[in-house]
Amino acid sequence: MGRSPCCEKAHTNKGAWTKDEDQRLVDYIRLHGEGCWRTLPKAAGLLRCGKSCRLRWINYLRPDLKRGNFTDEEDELIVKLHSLLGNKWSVIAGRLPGRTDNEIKNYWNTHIKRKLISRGIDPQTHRPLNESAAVSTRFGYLNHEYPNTNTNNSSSSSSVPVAELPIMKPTIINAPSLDIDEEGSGTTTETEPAATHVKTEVNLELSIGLHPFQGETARGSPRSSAESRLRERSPYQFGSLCLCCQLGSDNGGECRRNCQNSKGWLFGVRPSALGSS
DNA sequence: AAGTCCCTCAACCGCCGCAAT
DNA sequence: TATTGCGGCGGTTGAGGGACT
Repeated sequence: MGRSPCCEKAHTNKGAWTKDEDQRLVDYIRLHGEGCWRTLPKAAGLLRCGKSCRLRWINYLRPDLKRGNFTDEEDELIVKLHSLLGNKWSVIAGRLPGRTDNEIKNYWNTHIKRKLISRGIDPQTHRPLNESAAVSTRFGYLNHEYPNTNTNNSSSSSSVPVAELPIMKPTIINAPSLDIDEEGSGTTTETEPAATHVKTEVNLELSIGLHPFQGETARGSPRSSAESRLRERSPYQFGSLCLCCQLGSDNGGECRRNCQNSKGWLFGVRPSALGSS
């Protein structure tokens, strides 16, 4: 039993985003903040599915994205985190400020995997290739389900305390411009080399605190605390209502409900999540 | 120069968990 | 308690472009 589609497919664009679409999305979010993805496309004048807008924003247009090549430190951190978490890309991304889960996932599949294999390491088990083959055969481990990863599971959440995971700490973040590149090149601006936005330092000790803004939520992991919900929000998201709610035209109440469901509350946090009722 | 192969990565798809009703 | 609908996640696809023949 599949879900009903998240939007009417008949009247939505698909495929690569145009410069104009990017600009509309950026302009809209700049004015109204994130939230209410379902109604955002209509409010922003986009013929796109809400999910598509969300993805485009998260993975490409967000102003705090780092972009540029991965550094050796990031490489190392990704490998380490993957050995602990398996394919929990969103959690891994939460430890690398300015990187998205999609970006890390792609980078893993195209670069790191190959690098590990060339070093004789099984990218799934992080053990020597011959050894991991033997181990997985003997114990029936699948993928990253081996003793020191704690990612066995159907519960899909790692038992590694997230707060104890390594993190790459940003020391300087200059908010990059939201402006769309004049040239466009099919997409949008790559403002400046990443290093000018985020200077990072790696701490591979497993005792580092939480990154202030990026969440460590994984599918299935607890997301109930107000703190973790707050952490999930980027600073520019806070206090946002969708356009229709701000204008008081909420599609007959539907949007108001949706916004309250999701991001409409103060700081994007439901009162109940803050402990009030 | 043309054709083919290979790689990268943006975007899509389907599913899940959670909260509201 | 069951249903609904949303945001979010991980896996996968395919267009575009570079490398190679």
